[in-house]
Amino acid sequence: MTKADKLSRRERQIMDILYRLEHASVKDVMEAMDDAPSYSSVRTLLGKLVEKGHVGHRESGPKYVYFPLVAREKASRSALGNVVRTFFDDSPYLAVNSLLDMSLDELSDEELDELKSMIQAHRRRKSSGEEA
Amino acid sequence: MTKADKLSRRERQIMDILYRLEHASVKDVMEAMDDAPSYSSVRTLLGKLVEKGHVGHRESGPKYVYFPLVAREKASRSALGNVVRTFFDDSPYLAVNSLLDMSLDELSDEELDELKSMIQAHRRRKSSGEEA
DNA sequence: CAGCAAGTGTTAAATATTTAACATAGTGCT
DNA sequence: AGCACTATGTTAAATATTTAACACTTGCTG
Repeated sequence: MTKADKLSRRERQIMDILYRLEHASVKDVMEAMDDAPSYSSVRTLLGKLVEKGHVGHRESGPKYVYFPLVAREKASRSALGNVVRTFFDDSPYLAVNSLLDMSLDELSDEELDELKSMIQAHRRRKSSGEEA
Repeated sequence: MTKADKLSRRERQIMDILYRLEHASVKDVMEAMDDAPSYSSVRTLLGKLVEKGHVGHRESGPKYVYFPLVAREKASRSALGNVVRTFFDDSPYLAVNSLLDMSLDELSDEELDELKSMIQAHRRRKSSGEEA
């Protein structure tokens, strides 16, 4: 159980929005929710996230701007790791496989090439650095 | 907002466990939680998930066995899609990239080769089937 | 066979989440 | 200056979640 797992439904929903937007005002957050409650409610939720230490805020002129305190990079790894563990028997291979399969149409030839050479590079690093 | 997004914290936690275990008794679920409440509580949660249609159950001898009603495959795609959208600007490329990067150590040479040829195959399918 | 162990069904209480109301302050405009 | 607009601060109520208690069945075991 990590800290992030203790978030309530709305809190998690808002965290995800903040990660997507990087930083956002109350209004931004509200507009990003397709089932938004009142302005007042969103404000309270954000306040709670700040209290709990998940979110920071600073004044930006007359209003506040909120943003996640855990770096996107780090949070993304944790999220990916959870998916791999939950749905792919902890096998990154199966996860990459599935991700490639489901998003073929969105990958350009250039991106596919990039991925291939990245794998190639990984392979080299492994054989040289790790065994023997 | 998909249906699964409406789950409460505990409900989601239990769903994840069910996806990991494929099927499980109340006790199995409880043992898979590192912050489990009482047997009674877990039972109630499972009952709610059944009511809501997320989980099925059948008798297995004297006790019940619970399992997710949405196929793991489908749920995993949805979960991956959410992560890609939230943390990778909707770019599967960036997601695969990060996933490869973070799990290099766990991938065997064989798996890396497999992935490479999968990409190669995708690339061919693209050029032949999609354009012009 | 009496009693314990391991289940389920149902109901009720405790707690947390979620929502919104009301009060206040600054800004810009006429 | 006075008014609308947009914000925040605080508090309270409505609702949902989470937990556990109690009653009952079944199988096993001493």
